[in-house]
Amino acid sequence: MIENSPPACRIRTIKSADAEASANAECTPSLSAREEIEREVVDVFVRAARLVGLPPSLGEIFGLLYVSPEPLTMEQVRLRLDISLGSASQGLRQLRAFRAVRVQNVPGERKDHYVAEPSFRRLVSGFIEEEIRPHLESGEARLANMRSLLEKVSTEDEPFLRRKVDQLEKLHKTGDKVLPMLVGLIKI
Amino acid sequence: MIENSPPACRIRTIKSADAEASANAECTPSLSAREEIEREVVDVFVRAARLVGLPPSLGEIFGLLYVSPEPLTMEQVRLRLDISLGSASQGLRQLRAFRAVRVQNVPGERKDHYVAEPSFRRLVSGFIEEEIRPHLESGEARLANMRSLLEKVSTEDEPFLRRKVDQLEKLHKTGDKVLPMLVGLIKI
DNA sequence: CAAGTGCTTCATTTTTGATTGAAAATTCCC
DNA sequence: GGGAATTTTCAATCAAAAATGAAGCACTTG
Repeated sequence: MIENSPPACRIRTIKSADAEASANAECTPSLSAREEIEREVVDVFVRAARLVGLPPSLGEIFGLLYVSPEPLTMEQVRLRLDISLGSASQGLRQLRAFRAVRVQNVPGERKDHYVAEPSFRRLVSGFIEEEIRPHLESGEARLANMRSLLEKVSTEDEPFLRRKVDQLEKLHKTGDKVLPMLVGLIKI
Repeated sequence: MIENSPPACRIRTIKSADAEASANAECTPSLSAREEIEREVVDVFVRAARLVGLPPSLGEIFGLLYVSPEPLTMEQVRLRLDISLGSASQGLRQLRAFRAVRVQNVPGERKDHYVAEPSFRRLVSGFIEEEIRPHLESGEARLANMRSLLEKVSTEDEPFLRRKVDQLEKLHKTGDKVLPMLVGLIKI
């Protein structure tokens, strides 16, 4: 069942269980309360994704899995969000890298089924490990480089620049210390 | 998503006093130690900007002001970074909104002169106020809406959805509590 | 081992969002 | 007020990022 539909209404009302035989396959005019909630929840994660500079599709996929009472296959995600195969595959892969999503085997089914990580704490810590930590690490090398450049700077400029580099180093150390604390503060 | 991109040579060696004698105006082949440090510092902020989903030009402008021993005019920023007037104007405006930058009057000069906020704590808190808080606030309305929709959901679906909405609400509250703490932990 | 199914990859297209620059607005000074 | 200097705005342009989907890979199974 391949369908190319115009935009506006991203999350689709589910196709499987309920027959929903109606002709209004496109963006059903009035959503059920459950569907509206689902849409709101997906929306929350889309916004959150944008806020931290992640592609919205990641938010969509995660949000959908988060409101799903049972594991979904890639195909189900794809149909439900009306995104391409490639997007679904890549999105799920990245979410897996963040530990935001994992494969859960459903007995007797061949396809992989995905579930959302239910603990926000682990979600955030996965994001930090994967997305922020590398920056802090490369920052270390960068700071070392600046320090070595400081040696070669004119004595006139040196004090000011040293102060700046010192501050950046303090900031870096603060980041190192604060991020794990932050994770510790999330109790969900 | 981990990338070590080349520095891209955005920041120009200073233009003001010295008459730019060399023919190779583009990306001078060998930078002085001071210039290299300046470039590294700007780079730090460009990366930071990208990390939090802000336009890189904001990072550039802030970084440049941060390594400048004296206030710079918009014109100086524009020339030094080789960006358009519009970018400089808009970038400075947004930075002002974050309290990342402020105007400092230089006696006897007509143009506005800008300096970077030297306290990272205030920088972060400005960013949170301006960029994150609004999301938390709209989140409140969103959650209220979900709660009211819960009333209309089938009794079969209700418990699961309620659990999810409850969790989202907890997350929201955590955010409210944690952000100010985070600011408190920054001592610079 | 051939065929079928599910998944990934990646060159291309599409979308989004930043940047530009000229025009309009504002400010300042005489 | 007139006019120059400075800044802001915004429609048009451009570049970066995301989405697409067909081709290819990897399993599994008959």
